[in-house]
Amino acid sequence: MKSRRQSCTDSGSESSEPDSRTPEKYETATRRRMAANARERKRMQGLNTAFDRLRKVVPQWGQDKKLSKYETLQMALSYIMALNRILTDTRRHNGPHRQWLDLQFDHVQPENYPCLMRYDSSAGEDTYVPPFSYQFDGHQVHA
DNA sequence: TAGGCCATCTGGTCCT
DNA sequence: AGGACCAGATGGCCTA
Repeated sequence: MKSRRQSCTDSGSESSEPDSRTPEKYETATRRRMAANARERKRMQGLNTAFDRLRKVVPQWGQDKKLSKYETLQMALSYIMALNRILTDTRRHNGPHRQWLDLQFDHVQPENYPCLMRYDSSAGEDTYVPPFSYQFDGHQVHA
């Protein structure tokens, strides 16, 4: 693990201004700060693990350089929208795989994914309303 | 060398 | 009170 910066609390060095607290209180505060720093490091490591897992399932053009966090999120968004469009388009047409797709859809009910799916009842029960539009690579995309 | 990306620290806020 | 989460600040590493 890289240690980018040594904090006053982690290094144990003194602050420039004198501390009026008692040594006991100062020690308690220092211990709490160090514990909070450790928790924050662990939390960010968990977040980075999640980003790595996301990178593995998201398309990556060119394996030379790994996607940044921002790029990973944008790519995941585009990927989900693209897959969603494929599913909805295929559903709309009676293709040879329609029956198979319907079976798969039985496991993907909108009520299970309220954050991703939104249907406008006023526009008909099957009308998918994009929850948002977004930009990627400078292009405005309406999902 | 400048700019992008990242890890870490830190203080504030909210929640249990 | 203490933990989780967040955003700002800071500084290191890497690449064009």
